[in-house]
Amino acid sequence: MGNPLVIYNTLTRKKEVFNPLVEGKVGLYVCGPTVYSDSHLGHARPNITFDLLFRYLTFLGNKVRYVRNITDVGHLEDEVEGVGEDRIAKKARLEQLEPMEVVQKYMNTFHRNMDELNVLPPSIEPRASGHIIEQQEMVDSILKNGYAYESNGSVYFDVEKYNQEHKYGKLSGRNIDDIKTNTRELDGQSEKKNSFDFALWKKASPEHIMRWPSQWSDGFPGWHLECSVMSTKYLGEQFDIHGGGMDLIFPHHECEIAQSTASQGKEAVKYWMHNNMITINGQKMARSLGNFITLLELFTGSHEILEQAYSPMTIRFFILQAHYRSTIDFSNEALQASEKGLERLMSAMKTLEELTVSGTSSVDLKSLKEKCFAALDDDLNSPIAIAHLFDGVKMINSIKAGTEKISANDLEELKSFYNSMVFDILGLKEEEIADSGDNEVLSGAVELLINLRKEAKANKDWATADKIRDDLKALGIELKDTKDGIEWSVI
RNA sequence: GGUCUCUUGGCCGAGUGGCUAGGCAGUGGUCUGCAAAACCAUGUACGGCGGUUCGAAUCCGCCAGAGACCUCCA
Repeated sequence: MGNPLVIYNTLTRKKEVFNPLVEGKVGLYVCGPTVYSDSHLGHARPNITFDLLFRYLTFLGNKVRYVRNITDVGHLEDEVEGVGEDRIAKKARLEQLEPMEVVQKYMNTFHRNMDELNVLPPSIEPRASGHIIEQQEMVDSILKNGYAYESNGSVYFDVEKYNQEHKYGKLSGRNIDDIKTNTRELDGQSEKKNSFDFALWKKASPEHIMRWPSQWSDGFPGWHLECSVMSTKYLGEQFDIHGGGMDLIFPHHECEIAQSTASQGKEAVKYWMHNNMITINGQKMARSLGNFITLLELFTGSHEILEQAYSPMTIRFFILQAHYRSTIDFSNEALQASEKGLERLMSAMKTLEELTVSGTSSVDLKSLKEKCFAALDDDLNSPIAIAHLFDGVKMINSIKAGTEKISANDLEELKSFYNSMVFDILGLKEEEIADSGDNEVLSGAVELLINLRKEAKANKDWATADKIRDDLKALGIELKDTKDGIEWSVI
């Protein structure tokens, strides 16, 4: 600490010193999921990234209001054809459920998965369907300001008009002429003046079930609108940080900027932050590519490309071991490496509690702490921070081994530092290992064999001792001889 | 096609004009009846070709390869 926190602002494409609009208070908005199917590996990235940001800003003494929405209406698929079906409505039709049952079901799953990943709940989690009035108000004000037009019961944002006074495309770095020449003109889009105009309000077709009355038509809000509305409602006309996945930069966030500017005359967001994607075998995970892995599948190992189950903390650690603006490539090898690395770190956390103190210290705590905080201050460089934590692990183990010494004061400081860093900021936690003791018959039987093996060992009957160990292993039970006795675990 | 990004050792993944990233794997060692685990130590690198520079993996140019966005995606 001591250094200012610097974050990369997508808008300026530069690292900038982070100064909140109000000293000591931070407004943070992150695009949440559209709850129409199980949460997947891709959802883990932004939620963990911004959880880290939330935790670190809080650790630095800020009062953070973190708003993360739930999209439960208005997110269409296949919109290019002009006949897009609402994702939630479609799922409801396929599963024969009420749309709000679909929403509830997958929102519950999302919350459970986030909890498993130790992602803290946001301060406010607003839902698009609960803010229809406010969305209509914003459509109205954009219309009044002349940046939108009504067409056949729907309202569209007039991108060309907006672009004359403000620059449309400043976030994604594209200009409207490029978009013009590169967007397909399609039949059936005659409602719009230009193909790149986007819907603020859509008139519902007769079979569309999720609909609300409005002055324009019975319909529903456009997808981009909810974030503009809910962010400013809870964080104010201007707020500090807006986050999300890089794939949302265009068009979603670009449209948000246009909407805010068109309705209130000024931009809402000071810093835009975007996390990069997770790839699988070098390719983006996408439904269309068939390489989708849900979080549940990861945690249970039930997907054909998974060699084993990976715990939520392994996933979290894996994601934190890469910088949030880099892509990370998923593979069994990489996850297994993270799993082992995490074990090493966590076992050092235990060692920390068993250290004995000396009169003096031979270790340099100050430098370790400074390096870790400097890494986080530099655009949340968690991989560097973790690298330094591993240097600290070496230090902790050396103290245990007696080759380094630590004073009582320093030990307290070291413990407090590791607790803050590992548990509070990185958000890692001890995982409960599947308790073999659940099954009393099994543990009784294993204890019996262990005692037989102890006798064999005492008699130096190595053949019998090894046979018990090997046969148990073949059954999936591993024995380890330690100083304190024999430990066993189910593999 | 347009816009942009990336290419680091066996794998993952930081960094960046001169100073060991780190993890996993490998190798050597300590411990152990043997193993396993744990701990300690340790080698290999910056896509190719030019250029700038005292010095480039790091800056510039070209070439090759990969990816992202432009359409739903986190």
